[in-house]
Amino acid sequence: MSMSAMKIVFRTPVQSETPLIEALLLNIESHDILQDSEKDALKSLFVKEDIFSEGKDLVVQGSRPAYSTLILEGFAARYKITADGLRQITALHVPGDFIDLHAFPLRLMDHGIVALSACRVTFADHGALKRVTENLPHLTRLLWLHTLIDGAIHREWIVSMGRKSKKAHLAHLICELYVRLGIVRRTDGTSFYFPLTQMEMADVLGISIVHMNRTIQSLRKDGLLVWINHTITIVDWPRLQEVAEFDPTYLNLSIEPR
Amino acid sequence: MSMSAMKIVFRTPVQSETPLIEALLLNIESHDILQDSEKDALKSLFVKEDIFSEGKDLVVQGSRPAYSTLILEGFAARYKITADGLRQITALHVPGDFIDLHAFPLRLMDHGIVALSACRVTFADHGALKRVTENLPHLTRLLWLHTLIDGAIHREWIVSMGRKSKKAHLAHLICELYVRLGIVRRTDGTSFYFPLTQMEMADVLGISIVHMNRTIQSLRKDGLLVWINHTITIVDWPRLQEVAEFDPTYLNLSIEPR
DNA sequence: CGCAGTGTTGAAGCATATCAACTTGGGTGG
DNA sequence: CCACCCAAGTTGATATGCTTCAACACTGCG
Repeated sequence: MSMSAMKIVFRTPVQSETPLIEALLLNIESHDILQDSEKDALKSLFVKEDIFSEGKDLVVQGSRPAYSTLILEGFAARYKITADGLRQITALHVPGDFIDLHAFPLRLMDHGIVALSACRVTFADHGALKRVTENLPHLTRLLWLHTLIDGAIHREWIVSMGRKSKKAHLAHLICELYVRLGIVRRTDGTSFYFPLTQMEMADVLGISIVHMNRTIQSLRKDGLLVWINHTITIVDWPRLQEVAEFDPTYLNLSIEPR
Repeated sequence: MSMSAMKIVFRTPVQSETPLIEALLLNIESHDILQDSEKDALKSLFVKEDIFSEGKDLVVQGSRPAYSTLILEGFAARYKITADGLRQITALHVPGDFIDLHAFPLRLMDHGIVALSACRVTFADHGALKRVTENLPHLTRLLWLHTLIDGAIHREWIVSMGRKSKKAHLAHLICELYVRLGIVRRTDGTSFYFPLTQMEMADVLGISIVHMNRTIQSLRKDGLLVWINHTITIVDWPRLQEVAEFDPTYLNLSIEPR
């Protein structure tokens, strides 16, 4: 897949047919086997398509959504703003991520979700999700799992923030994204499209933009990766993982009965 | 309730009768109404009691537990150890917390859980939990919710770690614990038992023990709290919340249909 | 009584923020 | 088509927060 094409061009939304949720299926099927009936149930959950342009909020803090949002194409971030106007990004989301599935039991959104690139999305009504919990226990557990992996990623970020160097933290993030994008077939060999600016990445790591810049340069200088033109290419995957102390166990990428 | 009694003395475990899970009920019922039948189903999930002494692992990293653990009494922490032997605590748990419920869909524990004080616990078999997902959709959603609030707490910690001063971060943590302990009736007015050492707290915030000590002193000097003898007393709750930028929304303490 | 764990303090050094300036490239309007 | 502008990236200098190392006080406990 061409990275530049992915960056800009999306199909015009088609309201009448069910959206293609192939990324979500790849995501879920990296953890367990889905029956055809479950796939069909999953597909029929999603009711329309929409496109959010870069910088727009997909979900607004304080809202009570009646549906949950699935990313079909593009990057998004969950974030909170502190009293003195600083932004902290608490999660990054890629195609196949059900970004506010947790709003289904949680009801109230305590944080916002912003599109970091143009995002094509589709929606699952909470009533329909409730019916899944009533009729499809196995699929329910897999949706639960989807939110639990979010939690596992949060914990990994806390470890990186608290006890690793900024260089290791950044390296870890890139390892994680490379693996997650690989699952949903959004990598091209060792390269992947990555729309975030250095300022946005600084809001992920919780550091200043100047320090972010110097941290990136340090990884570049070590010959671990190339990062130009919104594309990251991993040059030395084994050493990058080593610097990052990256162990993908927390992503639960093994197919087993759940 | 006497704090010092709570600190040391637990009833001898009684294997034959169902354990008293009143803290879990208080916890869940702070979010939604439970039917009596659901309470009964919940009670019958738990099969025996055990006591772990301080410092013991309740759950071992890399294990695949066949049951999930509920804290009846005591404090526990989830943690990971980095390559150079540093520990980062990613979550704190109190009575009424179902500490490894996420291991039910997740299967493999990617982190350890340690007892920070003597802990009285009880266990729910994963087979029994699976039956809940098959027969009790509303209770299933509430268990799901329980794990989602863990996730919301993780996100709040990420914000504190990334974009707040250490003083604000510490204040926030104390606000959070005060509220969470209040829900399960483990506060005594503005005081609560808090067994963590400064070293353990340093592993929560991801800072050195020396800096932890100075951060605590700063909160003390401002007259916000008293912290002696494993007991924290909040002296100025409004100003503590202000320093912390504490907004309990993320704990989802409103009773509504889920 | 002495020891070990915990809390506390001071001093020196490193990591990261802040402020300021400059470069680069793409987009836009005259 | 060029001039300009703006956002993003880059660099240097200075200031601050945090770590590290080292020493010492306190307390409970064997």
